Order: sequence, then C-alpha cells, then structure tokens
Amino acid sequence: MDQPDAAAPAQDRKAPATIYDIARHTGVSPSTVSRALNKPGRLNPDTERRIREAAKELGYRINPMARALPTGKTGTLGLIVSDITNPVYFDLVRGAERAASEAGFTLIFADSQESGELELTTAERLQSYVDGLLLVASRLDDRQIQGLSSVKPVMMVNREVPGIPAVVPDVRPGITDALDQLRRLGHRRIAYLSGPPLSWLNGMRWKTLFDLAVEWDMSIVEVKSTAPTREGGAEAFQRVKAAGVTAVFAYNDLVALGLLRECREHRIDVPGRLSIIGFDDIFGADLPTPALSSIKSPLSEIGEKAVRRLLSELDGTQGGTEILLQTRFVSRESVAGPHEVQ
Amino acid sequence: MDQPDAAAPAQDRKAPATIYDIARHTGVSPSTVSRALNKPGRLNPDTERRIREAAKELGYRINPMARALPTGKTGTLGLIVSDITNPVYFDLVRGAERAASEAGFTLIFADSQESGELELTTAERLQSYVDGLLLVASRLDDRQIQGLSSVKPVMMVNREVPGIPAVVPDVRPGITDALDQLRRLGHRRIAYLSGPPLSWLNGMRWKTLFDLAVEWDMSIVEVKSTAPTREGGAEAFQRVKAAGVTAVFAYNDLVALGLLRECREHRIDVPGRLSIIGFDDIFGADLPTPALSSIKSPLSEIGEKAVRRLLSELDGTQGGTEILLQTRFVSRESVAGPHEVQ
DNA sequence: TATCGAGGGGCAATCGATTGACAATTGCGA
DNA sequence: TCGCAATTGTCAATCGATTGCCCCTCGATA
Repeated sequence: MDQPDAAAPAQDRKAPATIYDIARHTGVSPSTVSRALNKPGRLNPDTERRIREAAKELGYRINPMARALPTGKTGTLGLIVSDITNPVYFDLVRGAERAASEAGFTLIFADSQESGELELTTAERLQSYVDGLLLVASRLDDRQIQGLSSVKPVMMVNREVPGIPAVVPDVRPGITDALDQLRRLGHRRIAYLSGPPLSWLNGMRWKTLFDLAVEWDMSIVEVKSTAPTREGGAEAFQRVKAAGVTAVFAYNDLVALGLLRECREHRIDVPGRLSIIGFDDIFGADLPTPALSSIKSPLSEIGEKAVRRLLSELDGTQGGTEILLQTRFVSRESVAGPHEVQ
Repeated sequence: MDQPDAAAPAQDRKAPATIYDIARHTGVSPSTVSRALNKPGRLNPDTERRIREAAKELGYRINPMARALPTGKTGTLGLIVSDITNPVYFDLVRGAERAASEAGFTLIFADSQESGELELTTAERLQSYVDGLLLVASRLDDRQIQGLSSVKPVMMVNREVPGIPAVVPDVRPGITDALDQLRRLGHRRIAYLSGPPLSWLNGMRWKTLFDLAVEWDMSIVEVKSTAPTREGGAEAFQRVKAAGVTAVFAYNDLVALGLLRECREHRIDVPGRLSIIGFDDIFGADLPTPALSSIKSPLSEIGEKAVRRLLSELDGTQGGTEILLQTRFVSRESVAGPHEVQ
C-alpha cells in the first residue's frame, strides 16, 4: 500500500539556507550574521551565540561562490598531473590532499594526458576556479608557465622554471647509492633508458647519472624509450640488449617493469645478465620476480610541501624559490653482480 | 647587467578582464556582452562578432563563481572515493574525467580515507561547490545518502541505495566464468576472503559466489580479512590455509596479492595447492609470478556512464535508476587444477 | 548634567554575470 | 508619410556574502 516511489527523494530540493534566513530568524541584519560567523569576538557574545545556534538549526552552509565574489578567494587549489592513472602520483596526490584539507582548502585534480596543449587548456580552465595551481612534471615550456603564473600563483613540482617556486626531489643521493652499489658489484658499463625529452626530471636523472658515471670512470650510454610506460620499456628491450651493458637505469618504474617483463620473455636473466633499476618505487615494484629495485622520491612529502608552500605564497609569505627533498635507493632482487649466474 | 629577478613575474597580477571591460571596449552594455557570449544569434551578427573579438583580445575568461551566483550552476561535479591511492580507481577516475570534460564540466576528486565520518564531512563540503556528487563504493548508510541526495543530485557507483540512481557492475558473468573454470579443473571446496562488511560490492560478490557454489554443489566458506589491502590479505593467510580449500576468491586484487605473496613466503604452491582469484584486475595484477587471475569490471566505462547519467539527471532527463555493466574473468597463472603439482 | 569614547550593530555598495521587462531603432507595406 | 512589427540593445534587479563607514546606546568621567 505504500506509494511506489516513496523512497525517491530525488525531486524537490529545498533551497539551502543563507545568511538572510539566519538574519530573519534572529532579528539581526545579514551583515551581523556574516560578522558572527567570520569574526569571532567582534560581536556581543550573546548575539554571536544566538546566530551560531540559528545557523546550526537551519543547517546553514556557506556558499563558496558567493563568498568568492567579493573576496576573490575560492578556497581551492588545482593540481595538474600528466597522467592521473600513473601510480607515481598516488602518494603525491595523497600528500597534497592531506595538506590542503588540513588548511581547509579543497583540491581539484586534473590530468593533461601527457599532452602539452591539453595541459595548457586545462590549466587555464582551472585557473578561474582556484586560488593557485600546482603543476606536476609539467610539459609546458617556461614561457607558458610564466604566463600562467602572471594570472595566479603557480607552484612547480618535479620541475624547475626560472622565477617560479618549486618543490623537487634531489635525485643525487638515490642515484649515488645505487650507482655505488653497482660499482661495488663489479658493473662497469651501464645504460640509461630515458624518458620523455620534455621531462625535466628525465633530464635531471640522466645528467646526474652521467656525471657520476664519468666521475667514477664507468661507461654509460643513453637508450631512448618511446613512451614512459610498460609498453615503452618492453619496446626498448632489443636496444638495451644490443647496448651490451650489465646494468640499466630506467626513467621510471613503469619503463623498468616493461623491460623486466620483456627480459623474462626472452629468457634474459635478471639480475644475472642484466641488473635493472627504476625510479619512483611505485605500487607494484615489489611484485615481480625478481622484485624491482628503485630510487624512491618522498612523494607524499613532496605533495605536502608543495601545497604548503603554495598556501604560504597566497598569504604573501613567500620563502625561497626551491625546496629539495632527498631520494633514496631501495635495493631489491633486480640488482646483482654481473654474470653472477653463469 | 640584467636585473637579478627579471624572470620573476610573481608579484603583480593583472585583474582578469570582465564583461564590463569588454562592454566599455566595444561601446555596448554588459548585458549585451553576456548575450553575445551565451546566446549566439540573439544579437546582430556584426555586434556579436565585434564583442567576441574584443573578448579574445582582452583575454576574457568567464568567472565561474560570478556565473554560479545567479544561475546556481557551477559546472562542476564531485567524485568521492574511499581511497584515492587504490589502483582500482584509476580507470574509473579516468573515465569519469573524460566524460566530464567532454561535457565541459570540471571534476573534483576527494578521498574519504575509508572513513564513513570523513566521507560525510567531505561530501557535505563538496556539495556546496558542485552541481552533483558521485559516490563510489560509499560506506555511508542509506539514510545519510538519501539526505545528501535531498540537497543536490547524487549518483551511486558500485553501490545501490533505494531511490538513488546507480551504476554498478554485474558481477555474475565474471564470477560464473571463474567458478566454472575452477569446477572443470576439479575444485570442489572454495573460500571467499571477504572485504569490508559495509561494502556493498563485497556483499554482492559473496552472495553471488555463494549462490552459484551452492547451485553447483561446491562447498564454500567465508574467511574474513581485516583490511582490503595487501596487508589484509597477507594477514589472512593462516586462516585461508586452515580452511582446507583448493581455491580462494579474494575481495579484491590487493587482498589477493597480499595472500599470494604470503603463500610464496610460506612455500605454499600457487596454483598447485591453492588457486587464487582476485577482483578488479588492477594495475600490477599481472606482475607477480604466478600472475594473478582476476574478475574485471569495466571501470572506465562505469566512470563514464556514471558521469553521463548524473549530467542527464541535472538536465532533468532522468532515466531508470540503475545501469549494469558486465564483468569478465581474466584468467592468468594463479589458477590451475588442485594438486596439479604434487 | 554634559561630554566623550568604545562597543555593538545596521546601511549600502560591491564583486561579475544573468535575465525579464522594456525602449529604441529599423524596415516594410499601405 | 504614417504605423506597426520585428529586431537589437539597455536597464535594473538579482544571486549570497563581505566590509567600510556611520550611527546609536550606554557607562564613565569631569
């Protein structure tokens, strides 16, 4: 006998309460309500209490749009990554989220699908919603980024651009440890399976590795990959093999995993004939046999720091332009002495 | 001789252009500008063109906050997942993003960190920003969700609530295939390593599996896990072992991976002594040896469909209340006949 | 008793865009 | 040449919250 759709609340939505409703309810003016809610102490304690109670009773929730209009502040930050499905960004996203919500800010994520054009469009679209933008591993060129930054504050992550504040990992410690381990194990000829040419981080990794290898008198070559993915790593297998090295650093773990899998398919013993080291220590790096060694960035910390710095930038409390966070080498089974297994 | 900070555009940000600027620039009134930009054809084609040109020239970008005030539409959707770092959500997020941006909407993500309380808070906070909410695998109870839905449209994903539209996978096809394969291989006693009791999907998986096992005259038991994570799976190892089954379905791939790893640690042969099947076919499921078999949901499609339905809900074009999408079994190395390896 | 000052609270303008109502212009036919 | 309708554009109110400025009240002090 019940009405068929009794459970469906879908239709009529009550308009949310405004400060005007509260004002009417308590017999004060809207401005007083605004003050009661935003400037504790400015009003008679009793009035303030009455207003607060009425607000609670009416289920008042501030309308962020309406507030944003006079203040120009939206209480929102935008985070743009090149590929949201890349496991690398997990911890970063999580760290950023935590820092943002601690500060009462809302984080908006977007994804540029590895396309510079789309990244620019997205960034511009997002800029009208947010108070500031976080660009992670941006593929834009310096000028475009400076352009964005002339509209609203921009914070770079895993990339440096003159004049723009940034939070980046210091790749040196991790690379030094890893290379040192390889050297001790007897490796002399190594390769770097590189990533996207436009990636700042790719450049840093290569340069740091190169300099160190030269310094330590090891031979090093760059092997290019076609994409920073597992497919890209698999596809580069023949070229890596042809390079005749005993160890390879891959641009990131995805590429390393692809290569690792392909080695297995072709019965190339890892780590016996080839040691493989990735970057980022993403989810799943420890899953294969052999488990992948990797150079880990403190990504969640990077996310947090980036948000916090952006927020302090919004306050006007700008610090220096760059924050460095240390990487470290996570050694797993994919590394051993060359030809250890005959 | 350059100024030290010449490259730093940080400081003075020019205020963005408004329709008033355009109006002044072209000698018409602001309302005309608004019409030119929003109602093509309403104005003299020549006027419209002039206004559009001026808008471009001044780099005009609409202020979404200002627009939201009179219209009540923000052009934004909110997506809440229980844990943003869970690889399960990758494809879902990506599909949702694609559908949203196709429609010119911006997607806001949030994460409830597996906590019902936080989920409610987050949902409420988000609601004032967005036109509609997508709740993925929500841990809230039906009443809370109906409450949210009385404020703004809500769309459920991977969960059903009376009266609320939903997009969910149909777990039957995948489970049927998987169980059928196990049966043919000779398995008779299986276990379900269950997930969070509050998870609707967990309930569906268990119930479907149970009914089918009973129907096919196989014995089945539920083994509880403490968390839907790799740790949770590893931790359940002893209980699974004690259950004396030859095959186990795990609530999701994370749990399955945890269990798989623990089997290896304890030298329990998979799939020889125990076949393992997960759900979701997440990134990395194919990485371990043996590679994990899994029942896959079309997550990216689910994300897309959910957004599209929510959008049509906003239009008033509401369809039915439920959309089902088919799952399928992805068979890999973690499944074989029992005791195949003696 | 007159004056001063501080605390408490209201008024009204403002942010940027939208939109219903209305006014001005134009063109056309009679 | 006049009138009418269609076309084109403007006015002004509105959305919800903020905030500078001003006024009122009341107690304290001279």
